[in-house]
Amino acid sequence: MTDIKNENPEEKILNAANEVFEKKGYDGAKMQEIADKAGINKALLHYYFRSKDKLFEVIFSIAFNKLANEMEFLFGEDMSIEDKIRLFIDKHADFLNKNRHLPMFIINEINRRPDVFLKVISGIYQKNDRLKKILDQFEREKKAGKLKDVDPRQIFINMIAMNVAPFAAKPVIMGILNMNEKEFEQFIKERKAVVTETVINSIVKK
Amino acid sequence: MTDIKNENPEEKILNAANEVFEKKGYDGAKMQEIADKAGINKALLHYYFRSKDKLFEVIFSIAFNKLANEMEFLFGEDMSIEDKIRLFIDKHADFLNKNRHLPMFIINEINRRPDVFLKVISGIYQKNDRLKKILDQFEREKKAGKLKDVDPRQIFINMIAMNVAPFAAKPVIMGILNMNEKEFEQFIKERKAVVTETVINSIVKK
DNA sequence: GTCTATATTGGGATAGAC
DNA sequence: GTCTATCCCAATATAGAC
Repeated sequence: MTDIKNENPEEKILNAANEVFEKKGYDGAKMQEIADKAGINKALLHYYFRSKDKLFEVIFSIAFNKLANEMEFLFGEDMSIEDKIRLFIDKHADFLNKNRHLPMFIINEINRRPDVFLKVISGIYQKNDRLKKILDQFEREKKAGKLKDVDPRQIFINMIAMNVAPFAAKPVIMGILNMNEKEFEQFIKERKAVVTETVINSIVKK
Repeated sequence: MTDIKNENPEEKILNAANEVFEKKGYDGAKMQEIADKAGINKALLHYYFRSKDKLFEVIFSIAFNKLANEMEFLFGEDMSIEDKIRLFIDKHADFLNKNRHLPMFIINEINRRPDVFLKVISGIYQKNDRLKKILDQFEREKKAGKLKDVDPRQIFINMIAMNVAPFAAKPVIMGILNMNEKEFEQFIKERKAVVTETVINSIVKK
């Protein structure tokens, strides 16, 4: 985490809350633990953020946007679909590697608190013209004979799913596939190429 | 759920607990709600299962084994890797479709309560000769020139990840890709073929 | 075995001094 | 703004009657 000195209380709270919520989820997180991690007491937590709910909303929103921002460039115009995919898998995997709890936290809380999720994306994702843009690009490249006749949305999900999986399911993977910590890290390292290959293979005509 | 009449209290509790734990997770689940759903009172819950922890362990273990059993046939000897994969994706997708909360529940609780997970798999998955068997089969078919030179463990993760994704992330998908309930169901339906194609494509030589 | 009533702790939130 | 002390409800768990 960032240096706990030189931070104002609000920053300290946000960092601590982020850590605790991400690791334990809304229900598992306790205000006391957040306060302890922030080096303050519970009363001050409430002074700054009024309630656990409010604090959670802020944290969730930040986390979600962090994740969403990572895909922002997908909606640009300057790259072929293939290049976008290659770059995305690379960047996204690095990002996840540095934020291993993030995807599970997001997915989980979206399932458990759809209302908070809807609040966060309302407004933001209404600009689904952005979505339309990249779907259009896909169709164009399809017609130009560069891509196979597949549903880009399915590809999108495949890509994310394969990237997220090893982090979301780390203990399961280590358990079932009998890996130790070191073998797991190696597995992660080799994975980028595998995923890239798999996705590209499934859409690019040769 | 199964018919609540004609069940003894223990069965009623297990069904109710399963439902509540799966949907809300350990921390979100309340004994009161479980008791209500089972049509009994809290005291009886404790009479049968002593504590929330004990009850959870039982539920988790059942859920995990349910999921694990679905892959049991992978370790058989009577089918080619390609056929196994085709059959697995088909069966697995159907299973998930009928148990939509299950994978998230399992993954989540494994991350949050590794100790319970370890307790459940201890003994069971020590027979990793089963794992070795299928890895060996893969190597044989590789050498026979039927399969590409890829790491079977990576393929295994890809397969599961792509199958689980739409159920784990349903609200995200609907939100980001702007789907309604009906479009989502259609998306699921088309997905089997996409996933099969993608996985087979990534390992079978042509 | 099944219930009602109660003990007990945990944890979110507020009052009020400084 | 920041603290200590306290309130208060929710939730796990137990006692004890039937």
